[in-house]
Formats: sequence, C-alpha cells, structure tokens
Amino acid sequence: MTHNVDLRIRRTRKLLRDALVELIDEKGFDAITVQDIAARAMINRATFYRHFVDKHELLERSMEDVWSDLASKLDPPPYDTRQIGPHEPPYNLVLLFEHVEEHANFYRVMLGKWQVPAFTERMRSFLETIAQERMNMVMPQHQPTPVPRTLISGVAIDMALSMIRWWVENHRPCTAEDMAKHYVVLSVFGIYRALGVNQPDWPG
Amino acid sequence: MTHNVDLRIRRTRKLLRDALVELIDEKGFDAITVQDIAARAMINRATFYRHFVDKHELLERSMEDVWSDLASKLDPPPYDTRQIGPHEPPYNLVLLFEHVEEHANFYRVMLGKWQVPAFTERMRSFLETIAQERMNMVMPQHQPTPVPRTLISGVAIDMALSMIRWWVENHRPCTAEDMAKHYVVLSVFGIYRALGVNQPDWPG
Amino acid sequence: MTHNVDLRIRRTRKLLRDALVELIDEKGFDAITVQDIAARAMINRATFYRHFVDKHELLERSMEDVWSDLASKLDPPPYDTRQIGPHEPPYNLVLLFEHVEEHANFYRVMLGKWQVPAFTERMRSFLETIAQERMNMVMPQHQPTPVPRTLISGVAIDMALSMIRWWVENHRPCTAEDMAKHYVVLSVFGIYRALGVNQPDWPG
Amino acid sequence: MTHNVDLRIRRTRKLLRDALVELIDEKGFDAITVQDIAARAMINRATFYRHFVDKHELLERSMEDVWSDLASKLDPPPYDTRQIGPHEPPYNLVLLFEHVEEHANFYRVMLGKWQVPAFTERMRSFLETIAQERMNMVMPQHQPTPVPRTLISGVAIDMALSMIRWWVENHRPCTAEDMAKHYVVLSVFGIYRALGVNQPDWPG
DNA sequence: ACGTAAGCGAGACGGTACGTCGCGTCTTACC
DNA sequence: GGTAAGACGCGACGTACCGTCTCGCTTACGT
Repeated sequence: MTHNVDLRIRRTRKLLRDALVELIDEKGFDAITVQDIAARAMINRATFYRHFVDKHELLERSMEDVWSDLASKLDPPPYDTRQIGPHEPPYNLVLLFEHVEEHANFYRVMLGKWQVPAFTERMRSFLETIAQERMNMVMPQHQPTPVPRTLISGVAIDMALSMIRWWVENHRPCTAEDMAKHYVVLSVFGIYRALGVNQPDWPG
Repeated sequence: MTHNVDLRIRRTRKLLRDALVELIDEKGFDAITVQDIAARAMINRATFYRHFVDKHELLERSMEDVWSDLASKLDPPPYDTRQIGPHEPPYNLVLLFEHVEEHANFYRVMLGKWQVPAFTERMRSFLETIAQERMNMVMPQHQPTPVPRTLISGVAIDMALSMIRWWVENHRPCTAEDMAKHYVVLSVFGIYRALGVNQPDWPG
Repeated sequence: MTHNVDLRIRRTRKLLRDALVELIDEKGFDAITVQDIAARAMINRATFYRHFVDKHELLERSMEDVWSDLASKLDPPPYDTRQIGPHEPPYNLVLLFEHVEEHANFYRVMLGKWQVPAFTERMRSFLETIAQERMNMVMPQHQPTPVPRTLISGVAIDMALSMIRWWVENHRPCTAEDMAKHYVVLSVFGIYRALGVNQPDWPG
Repeated sequence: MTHNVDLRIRRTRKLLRDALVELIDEKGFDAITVQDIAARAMINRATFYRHFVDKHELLERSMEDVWSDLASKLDPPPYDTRQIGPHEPPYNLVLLFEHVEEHANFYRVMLGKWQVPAFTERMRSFLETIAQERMNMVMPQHQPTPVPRTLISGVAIDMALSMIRWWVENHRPCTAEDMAKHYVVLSVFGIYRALGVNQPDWPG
C-alpha cells in the first residue's frame, strides 16, 4: 500500500524521479551522474543509494510506474468488435494515446532527442502483445503473406512509437483520438495489402 | 588521400573501429571503456588517444565512413521518373538497401538491441532529404492534407529504419530489391491516403 | 547520586561500557565503530548518542570511573615514613597494585596489545604526582644529579606501567604485595645510584 | 635496487611518508584521513592508493625503512666482551642511541604524545632479541631468580623505550653515549639484584 | 496502582571518508 | 615518428559510519 510508506520516502523518490527526467531531457541519460541527480533533487548522494542501486534502477522504476499505469488502463482489455475504419479507431488505441497524453513529458523525454534505448525496447515488447492480437483477428496465422509477418508487426509497432514521438515532441497539436485515427490511416491500408487481404472499402 | 597515411596508423585505426563494433554488439556503447577498446584491438591505451579524443569520436568517425560510402553511392541521385508500384520500387531505395547489405554487421549493431541513439538520429536526418523530395513529387507542399505532413514524413522515415533493423537482425532473409518492394507496399498506400490523394491503381 | 538515576539509564550505560572494553580487547579502540558497540551491548545506535557524544567520550567516562576509584583509595594519602626496603614496599604502592587487581581486566585491555594511548598518557600523569613526592623525600630538589631528574622520574613511572602491564597480561602470577616488592628491587637501586645518593644497605 | 625505481615514484613516496609523520605529530594517527596525507604531500588521493593500500601500510613501510636501517647498523653484532660499567656501556647500546639520533624526529613522533601502538609493540620485540642475549650472558637461563625473568626483561626493554622517549622529546640534551651510560646506571643495578647475582663492584 | 513522562527501538536523512575505476595527459624508452 | 609502458591528476563510483532527527512503543517512577 503506497499510503503506508513513510512520507519522507515518497517525497525523496518523487524528487529523484523528477530530477532524472529533467536531466535526461537536458543532456541524455548516459551523461548524467548520480551526483547530478542528487543535486537537482536537492537530496544527498548517499540518500540516493538508499533507494536505488544506481541510476539505471531509478530509470527502470520510473518506467515501471508509467507502464503499470498503462497496464491498469488497458485491463480488462476493452474488447470492441466494431469494424475498424478511419473514423472508428480501435478503442484501446485511443486509450494508449490518452495514456501518453497524461505522461506526455515523460514520453517526450524518453523518445526524444536523447533516446533511452531500454525504454524503446521495452515499449516495443509491450505494444507487441496488443498488435499481435489485432493482427491475428484480421488474418489467420497459418496463411502465407506477401510480406513476412514479423516484418509487418515490427513495422506496425515502430510506427506507433514514431507517431507518439512526433506527437509529444510537437506539443500534441491534435487530440488523442485524432492520433488514433491517423494511425489507422497510415498503417492499416499498407498492412492489409501486405497481408494480402482485400482492401476494406472505406469512404475516403 | 588514404594511401598516403602511414600503414601503422591505418592498421591501428582499423583495429580500433572493429573492436568498437564488436564491443557495442556485446555490451552496448555506454558500457564500453577506452581500455576495453584498446585491449580488444591489442593496442596500448595511450595510442588510442593519439587517434581519437574519446570513444565518441571513434564512433563518429566509424559512422561517417559508412555514410560517406552511402552518399557516394546515391550521388549523382539516380533520378528515375518511373511510376512507383509494388514491383517498381524507386531505384535509390534499392541502392539504400544494397548499401545496408554491404555494411550489414555495422547496421545490425547500430540499430540492434543496444541502439546507438546518435546513429539513429543522424540516419533519420539523412533519410529525410530523400523522403522529402519524393513526397513533394507526389503532393505539392502547399496543399492541406488530412494527416499532418511532418507526421507522415517522420513515419515514412522511421518505417525505413524499422525495416532495415528487421532485415539485418534476421540475417537478411530476402534480397535488397525485395526489401525495397516491401517498403513500397507498407508505406505508399497509407501515405497516399494520408496525403489525401487518390489511391494509385495497382494490380494486387 | 547514582541511586537517583533511572534504572534503564544505568543499565544502558553499563552495557555500553562493558561492550567497549570487550571490543577494545578484540580489535582495538580505533577499529571500533559506534554500531559495533551498540550491537554488542544490544542497544540501539541512536540510544548510544543519547548518552555519549562519541566513542571517545564513552572511553573517557570509563577511565574516569576507574581513576576516581583509585583516587579515593589513595586519599587521604597513607603517609608512611618507614624506611623503604625490598621487604617494606611503600604502602601506597601496594594499594596501587591492589587497585589494579580489582580492575585487572580493564587494565589488561588498556595496556595490552592494543594500547590505548590516551589511557597511558593520563595514567602517567597520575603516577607522576606520587612518584615526585617520593623522590623529593629521598633527594632534595635543588641538588644536581648524575642522571637528569626528569629522566629518572619518567623511567620510574614507565617502569610501574611496564610492570602492571606484565602482571595483568600474565594472569597475575603473584600478589599485589609481591609486585610492590619487585618494583622496589627493580627501581630503587638504579634510581638511588642515578640520584647520586649512597646505596641503602639492604639485606640481599 | 633503489636507484632503478622511477624518480617520480621515489618522490611521491617520500612526500607521503613525510606528510604522514608531520600529521601524526599534529593530531595522531587515528585522526588522520588519507585525504589529509595526500593534501599535505600535495599528491592526488588516488595516487596514494597506487602506492599503499591504506594509511596503515604507509605507516608500516615507514617503520620498516627505519628498522632496516637499524638492523644493518647492528649487523654484524659488534660483539664486545668488555665488562659493563657506568663508563663502559655495551657498544650496541651506543649504536642504538646513535641510530635514534639519526631518526630523532621519527622516534619523537612515534613515541610521543600520540603513541603509535603498533610501533611500540614492534620496537619491543626488536629490542627483546638484543636484551635476551645480554641477560643470558649474565645469568644462565635455568637458575631461579627472586623476580620473574620475563618481568625483568620486559622492564629492561620498556626502560629503554622510556629513555628514548624522554631523550627525543626533550631535544636530546645529552649525547648518545651519555644515554647509553644512563641506561646502564638505571637498569643494571636493579636488574642484577633482581636476578639474584652479586652486585658488580663499580666505582660510583 | 496507575498515569505519564522518560527512555528506548526503528530508521530516514545529510554528511564525510573510504577504496576502486576509468579518464585524459604526460614522460621515457624502444624500434 | 609511431608505439608500449606506466605514473599521475582528476572525478565519479558505490559503501560504511557518522551524528541528527522524527516517530511510536514501553517501561520505570512519582503521586
């Protein structure tokens, strides 16, 4: 229970997490020293080590916080059977973008100029689960496809990341729902083709 | 001119570059020390500093070597006006993949598990030039589009990177030309839609 | 008044003092940490600081306890005017060794392998008072001596310490009175000579 | 061979040793930090660790330097069979005091106010060898003595230390030979008595 | 006897020093 | 002139104790 934890501990950890994000934004994760983080958080360096073994663990924990938030948002998975179209994006896609919006600064820093490879990698594997499921709905797994399946799913995931990145780096110029719709437009057509199924007949 | 440089110098630099790539593959750029590189290259650590100010410069130089190779391959730009289609990929796209093939191990390491953010970033800006040009051909810059232009071009670039990554990490299961074709299938349809132009009429 | 002090306080202090002596015996004062002492005394570390500002103060207090005991034993000074001889050692010398016997373990630890310099130093200045007085009895202060007076008194004191040390480290193989007699034998002859007075005529 | 060692290394070590002695004199060995030593020697702290694992090793090495000097001075042992008397002190005793004179400051610091227990302990065992030999000359080992033999030899050694201490702390007010003579006066009479042998008949 | 002020256990925290590791500079000797 | 060997100043690491500070619990003492 979070509310049981000593107030000082929660305060210290929050300060450290915020400091980390600020600093990654400024000069990238690799260039940061523990002393930097501690100084920015106005925390003694030794106190840092009472909470995290090193800066990598602090990063891990920060990421986990965000992902556990995302996981709880998508669970139970809002199973919608609606026909997907440029105006009816899958609901969990909208939820994903809404989640990103809530943690916009965090995602901006993680995906931005300084790239935190560990973040990208784990984000990918997180998205894979969702994508896989959706793809199997459209195209049974045993059928051969013009373009290799693993390539398609990889591209679909990276496209999502690419779009999130664009969104948070450009001050989110459109809504989460817009983003979901854009994703459908940009990905689905090529993907249907790549899978070898007939193009859904949508109104332009 | 390369042929003027002292043989020992060239030998030393090559050993260092190879060592760097090996080591990034093994544990990622950030975890590497100059001593690691020197030891792997069987070069004295002090000698390293005679050639590069630090490991970042060694990385930069290695990347530049590869890119200068790519630049010379695409220059003069093989301007082809052919209609693009799933069986007629743009020629410079094929050249790009062929180039990647020649430096497959290097690309695998740079884009792989350990991600070298600096590489990705500069690769993106390199691809942007080509992409921009092509996109302007299809859709004049002043016309409004259903999906923001910068988003589209960003996605198109990241998709190329995503595909290159898949290709080199999976032992290049298909030819460079195949990859170029796959790229057209996966990107062009969605992009045309996103730009708001009529779908080209292709044979499935 | 000791009996007024809270029982818990007296208990805590005693535990800490005993722990200190045990630990000095085991690894020397310098190698001891406050945590060591607290753990050995089964006392919380914070509680230690409620009673002593640091381990040096704990040591000081322990030493003072012993010395106040010695002081009360020698006060009023049992002024004996008997002629000193190998069978008639000065009475306060006997009292000194008896005192050491009562605190044998403490003296063993303080003077033993690990030497507590502060203890030796203060013990020396304590003994100086007694020695000085005795020496002046034998030889008026203004007369010149073959060997410098300060050297003689220093040696006489250190000899006492040396003997105490031998005694407590070897499980006190003889009585306090024996030790006093040994001291007379070992010191007085040389000292009389050094002072330039006639050798007392003793029966061997 | 000392002359083979890198000049910088010898310089660094000397600076560190001198700094250590200065600092012990000022505040005692235990209160010294490695940073203190390094700062005083104008040496980087990390460089300290390239030469010594900690301050204790630096102390050990410094002591060994002095003792190896002493050992070479007494080796081969100047075996003199002269009758000992207040005007004919044993020759190696004179050598001992001369040696102390050469390293007067070192001995002053080691034996002075701050006592370096490790030094005293090892000095004692060093002197024991010499003393033992001499005592056996005077009194065969198997004969019983009025005062325990181990007590006598311990006292004889500590007396030497006590005198050295007095000498170096008081700016050596007399010559090394004087000190040797004083030692004979102060120790031999009591010791002969304690051993139960007849008092040598000396001219006062 | 019992309520309460104290002593105490627990542990977070700001500090200082530790001993280690890697950096980048430099000098010396070799080839 | 390029390289090997390695001493050095420097700065960050992660650890160990220090001494201070709440915060509750419990325990001896005074009415």
